[in-house]
Amino acid sequence: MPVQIHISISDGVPIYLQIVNQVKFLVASGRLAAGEELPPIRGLAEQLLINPNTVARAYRDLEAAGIVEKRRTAGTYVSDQGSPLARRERVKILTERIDALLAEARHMDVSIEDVFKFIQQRHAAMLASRKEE
Amino acid sequence: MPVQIHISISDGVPIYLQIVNQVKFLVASGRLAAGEELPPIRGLAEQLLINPNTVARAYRDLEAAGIVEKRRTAGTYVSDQGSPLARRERVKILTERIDALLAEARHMDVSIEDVFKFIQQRHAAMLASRKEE
DNA sequence: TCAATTGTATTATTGAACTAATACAAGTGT
DNA sequence: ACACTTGTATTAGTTCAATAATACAATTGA
Repeated sequence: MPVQIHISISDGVPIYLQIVNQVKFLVASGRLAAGEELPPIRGLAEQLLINPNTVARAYRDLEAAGIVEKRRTAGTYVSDQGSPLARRERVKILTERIDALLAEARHMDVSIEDVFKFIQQRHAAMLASRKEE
Repeated sequence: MPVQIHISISDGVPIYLQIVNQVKFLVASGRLAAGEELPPIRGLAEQLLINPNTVARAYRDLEAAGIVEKRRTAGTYVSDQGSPLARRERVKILTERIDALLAEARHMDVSIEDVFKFIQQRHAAMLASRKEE
């Protein structure tokens, strides 16, 4: 079964980002395993009724993030998530989000302990909402 | 002493956002107390060599965030930070950041425990770098 | 009173992000 | 070999956020 990707034009989120996010999710959830081939740029573009460049942009970002690897004329494949590039990229993204969170917390004079409490709450809420599906 | 606000054109961050962030910081750090008056829109615009509308945009956002209150023809004042609107807004922002962080962590298959460890690290780093100033 | 000062509203300009049209380059696989 | 499929590069058009120019409205306070 081919990979299922959908886009909605437009909920404000750029098409290329929708593709990036969905592929990330598919990989994270295991529905796309390491080594598996993604749809070719033209194929996916045709399916989504968009320009191939838009898919290319998404694939380029995914490669920069270490999610996939492109082989010049042979296609695009899910990369080994344990690879150094993937790990470095992921840590970088996570660190950025954490720094933003801490800066915001400091702004509003919220202690680090309270930040932890908030996170626990949201985490619990997230787990609960996932069970409903 | 008048409030000190600086902008740098352009490090990519929109001018109005630079103003918003700096006022937020000034308020959070206590250098701008509740009830204090901010510079009038025109005054700050002249000082920063920008258009008054840009300052107005910043003040509008600050009011929406519950940081300041505008009195139609009398100026703009730092609002009581304990006010419900301010608190609600701040919790909302914090929650958004936390949710983004947790979603990203789930993406990359990082456990909640590891997220906590990361935060501890960044928090320690942040404290250390502040001492140097 | 009424001039000065405050924030507000409307419209225009600019620049960057996003998408597309089109042509190119290079392995693949029979 | 060589047609086919893959990703790449260049250029252009379009949309939208950010900023500015300008005029308006309302309260203050000497």
